[in-house]
Amino acid sequence: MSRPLNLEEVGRRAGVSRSTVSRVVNGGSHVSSETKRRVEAVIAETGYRPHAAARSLASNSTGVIGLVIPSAVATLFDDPYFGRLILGISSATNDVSMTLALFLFGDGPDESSIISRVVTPGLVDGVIVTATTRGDPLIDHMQGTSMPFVVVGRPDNAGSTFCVDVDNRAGARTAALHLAGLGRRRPALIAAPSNTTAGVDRRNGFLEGLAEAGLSVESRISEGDWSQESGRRAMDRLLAERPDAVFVASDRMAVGALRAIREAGLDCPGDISVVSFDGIVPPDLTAPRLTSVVQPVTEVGERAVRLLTTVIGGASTPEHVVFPTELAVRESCGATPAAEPER
Amino acid sequence: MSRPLNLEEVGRRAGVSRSTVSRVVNGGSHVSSETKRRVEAVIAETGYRPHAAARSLASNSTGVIGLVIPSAVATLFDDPYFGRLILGISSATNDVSMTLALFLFGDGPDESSIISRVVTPGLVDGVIVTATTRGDPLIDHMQGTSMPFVVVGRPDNAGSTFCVDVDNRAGARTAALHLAGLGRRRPALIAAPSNTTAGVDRRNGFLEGLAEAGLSVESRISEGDWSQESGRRAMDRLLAERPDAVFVASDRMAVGALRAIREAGLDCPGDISVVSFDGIVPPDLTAPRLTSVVQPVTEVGERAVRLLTTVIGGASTPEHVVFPTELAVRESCGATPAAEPER
DNA sequence: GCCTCTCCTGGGAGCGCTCCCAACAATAGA
DNA sequence: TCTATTGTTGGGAGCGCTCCCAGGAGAGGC
Repeated sequence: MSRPLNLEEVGRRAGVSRSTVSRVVNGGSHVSSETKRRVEAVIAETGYRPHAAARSLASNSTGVIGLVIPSAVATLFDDPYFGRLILGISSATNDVSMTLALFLFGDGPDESSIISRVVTPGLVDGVIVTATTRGDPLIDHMQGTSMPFVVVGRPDNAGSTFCVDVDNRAGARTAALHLAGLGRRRPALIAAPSNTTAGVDRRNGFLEGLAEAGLSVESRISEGDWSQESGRRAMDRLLAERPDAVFVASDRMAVGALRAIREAGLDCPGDISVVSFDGIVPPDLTAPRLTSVVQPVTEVGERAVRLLTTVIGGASTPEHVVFPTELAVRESCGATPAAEPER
Repeated sequence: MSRPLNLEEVGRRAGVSRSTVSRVVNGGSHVSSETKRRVEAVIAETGYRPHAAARSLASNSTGVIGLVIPSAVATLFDDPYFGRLILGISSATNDVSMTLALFLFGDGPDESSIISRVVTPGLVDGVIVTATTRGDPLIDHMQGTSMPFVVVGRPDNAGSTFCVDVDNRAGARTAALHLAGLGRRRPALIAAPSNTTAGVDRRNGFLEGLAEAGLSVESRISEGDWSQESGRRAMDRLLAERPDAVFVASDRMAVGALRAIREAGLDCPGDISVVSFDGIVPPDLTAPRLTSVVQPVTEVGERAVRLLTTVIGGASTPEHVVFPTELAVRESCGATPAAEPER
């Protein structure tokens, strides 16, 4: 009974050949129903499962997709963003019975070894790359290989890649118009790092929206690094400029900004109206609750998987999927939520 | 030039056989330095990488370990716990040049399909299972297979499994003694779900510590579900009992509890001293900053990988690794941090 | 009764690797 | 000079699967 449990063995027990068992396992077409029944009985009884590596080798397809999250990982996981993204991706891979392989790397020597591991033939069928910084060498590297991949976010040279992003620019513009609509006249901006495309898009969108409303940030602008602490410091600096509103390019930085406002003895939204971006920090975590531009992170992840499967399937003309954002009006901006059917 | 790039082809170009190239790729012993040099040159020039599936099939080892996180995933990712755990695991798999496969499942029909996918032969070499609930059927299922696995957390039937856990009981006991040492006499408990071993251990440890100090919770006990909102409701209920201290079995619930205290017009730590468990919420997120029993989540993850590699290597006598916790004294308990060299 | 067409089934070849054994050359020892 | 030993190399076998082709059985048309 120590015979290995493979197709041949299952076939032997069911009185058929390896090939017939294989056909049953793969959907059962071109097999008589009687034979199929018998083979399935043996499979159920023995608990046979096809050997993944053998299957990958023979079919040249692994059923695994990789998710690459580069650099600065330690800080990234304090941000719920990646958790949500992984959730969406995982849910989509489950739907199509694929497995998710996670490639996280901090900076350092392991970076290059992981990059090359990602493109190892026979390991994954395709890769989802999260592009956080501009000019990320990872994207260039991927383009130099034949590994199918899609980018979550907007790389600089987006033209030639498949990518899934949210409309950061439009979302930020909406935030500007919302603040202007509330009668605020001295808006400030706590921007996200300008070496990320998301940071640039949010900044530009906000400035664009202000311009449309006849407003400007003038010198009321400061840049954070996504962290809560950086938001707090940025707000501290801005307070000297006496702003009556601030758009913070991420929820986490906004939490820090709220703290700075409170510690300066000012009131939000009374003295300063706050709108943030992400919609990812649980609203009840802050007081007042944050009004923010919500991006559909989980959907982005799901969509990235679906897009990747088409690339694996042979799609070759780059496709850019852009999700809209939605403004969730709560207390921090000073508007009465119910009175605001914003878009 | 459309010849497939495999061992044979690399060998052909370097004027040696498939076997010799294989030896070079795998460390280069029993190969003359001259030959080795030539082969390495060809590898560098062609960018050859061995085919993972073929290697797995031939060597019966995939270089992949699976991480299984069962049920209720959606809520879990709002908790930094799993992010940290993944970080530790990922860092350890990188160190040993292995790949991490993530199996997340919500409840529902996909649950059983994923469970069986995890034990597919030739997919992963071993699995790390996070045991959140007592009597988790997943553990039993894994024991019925020959797949090597280790559990993060303490399953009910821990005796027969390899596991890595933190000393929840001792940590909670420390919290009790700390509160007692501050002179609090009406301690309350916001417990974690009693269908989890961590919840049970933290509850028992806290009660044990109180007993040692001659105190008791009497009816000042309420159970949450790990969520912030449940912590808030639990605290609300407990306020009627006029406690002067509360131990909250998780950081997230503690954030909710602080909110309830504030909303009731009471002061923490003035009226109520708060100590929580996890040490995972960034201290600056709350005011006052939380005193909490810190568990070394990342280290647990790293250790789980190392333990799993020994199981894959053939270790057979169950090993239980238990990490100590450490009390981080901040403002919410009312002690002066510097004055407290707690253990 | 013969040929064709369809349906089902079996087995060869091959995916790219590892493992093992045999062969060979060069060197040392007797 | 012959044998033993070591270091290096090549190739067969096999991992478990998929893909493809060929062959047999049965049904139907002439």
